[in-house]
Amino acid sequence: MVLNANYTHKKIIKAAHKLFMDLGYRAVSTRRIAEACGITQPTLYHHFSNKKAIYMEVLRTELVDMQNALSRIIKRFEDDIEECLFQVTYYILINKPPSMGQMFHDIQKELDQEHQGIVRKWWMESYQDPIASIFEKGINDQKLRNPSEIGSDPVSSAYLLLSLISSRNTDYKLKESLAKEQARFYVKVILYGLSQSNGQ
Amino acid sequence: MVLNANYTHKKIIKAAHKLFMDLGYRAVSTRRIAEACGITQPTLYHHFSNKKAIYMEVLRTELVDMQNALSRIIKRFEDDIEECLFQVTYYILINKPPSMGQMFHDIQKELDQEHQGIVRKWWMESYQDPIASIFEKGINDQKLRNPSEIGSDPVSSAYLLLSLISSRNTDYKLKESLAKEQARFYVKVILYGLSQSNGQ
DNA sequence: AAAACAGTCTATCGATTGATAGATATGTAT
DNA sequence: ATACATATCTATCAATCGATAGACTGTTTT
Repeated sequence: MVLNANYTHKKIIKAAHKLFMDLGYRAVSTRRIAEACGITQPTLYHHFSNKKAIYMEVLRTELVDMQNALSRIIKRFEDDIEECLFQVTYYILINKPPSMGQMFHDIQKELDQEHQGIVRKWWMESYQDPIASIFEKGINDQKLRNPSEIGSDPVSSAYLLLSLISSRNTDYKLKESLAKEQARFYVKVILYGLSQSNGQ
Repeated sequence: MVLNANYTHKKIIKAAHKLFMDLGYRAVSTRRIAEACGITQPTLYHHFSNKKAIYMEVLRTELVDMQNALSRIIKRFEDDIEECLFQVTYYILINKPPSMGQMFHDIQKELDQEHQGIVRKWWMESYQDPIASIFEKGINDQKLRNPSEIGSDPVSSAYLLLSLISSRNTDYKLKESLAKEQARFYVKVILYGLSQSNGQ
């Protein structure tokens, strides 16, 4: 075959992605990744310089995919902020939940300062900016409170929503219907709160 | 000395607590714990049967302390739900923030099913039940919406608040004033939401 | 005084880890 | 056909891990 490298490369990333997200960086050995690919462990080092490089590539593809997905959703529902937040929440809840806490943990604990900076940039582009843009539009359209009123701003609102989504009570694989319910709940609370004195 | 064991025991838990919460279970070796105590690594095994037993004792003391602190705060501010939520949020934010995500990660990834069950019981007693009791009182006093309205209930509301508190953007050591601001923000959002159409 | 125990130490075990050396086979370019 | 590059392999390294064996010391119990 002409370029087997590309194929094996992708196979490694795919297997490593699942393992890293399921079990965490430290709990996944290079031998286990190789085994999942049907190759031997030293072969990994022909395609990647070290374990961390594999992990970085896993993160990069993961975050690029998320950026594309969220951009698509936001463009489609941008006129209705509640529906837009729901669709985004639902999408992330269905596709990512258990990985997210894991991911943040590993980024913070296993990567050095330099690599953290790189990943943080990717993460801002894929999660923070798109979601913050929803809230920003809501503020501009006067559908959300003025930031000065409550101390909110688009970015911290985005963090807020992401905190809920990546919360630890979503360990289990969410069924679609349950995830829908959960997403509706999160969006309702973020927009209207739990207090009695609100219309809808 | 008559009972040096008790002293060393506590010294180990204290050092292990800091290390486990800062770096995570897997990243902390028994040698490092011993070094932080000024003893040798095998000595740990005279006081604890294995590494996991040290971690379990760390969790137990941590959660018992939290239970006492939260009970005290809730008793003191139970008449004003917003102030009560603020005080609880602020206390946790000041005392615990980076540890929490770490803790949940380790409990889920490093402990077997049996130990997870034990810790989960401790965690419910220390965090979930006290905080849920605040929301329950709010519902009974008709200050919060009826659960059927929005899909909320005291327990999932407690989860909601804890998700915000343990969110990843609180890595750094929070300054007191900043933590106050953060806590007010969280409580406002949970009670009143970000939407425009609200009183207060 | 003798026996038992508590608490710490040194030395070491077997397993696993990330990573490298170097051989081999296959395909490409000259 | 020869030379080179790619992709994989076997074998192995040094480091680190959690844990144990067994000696030594001081205190408590009998």
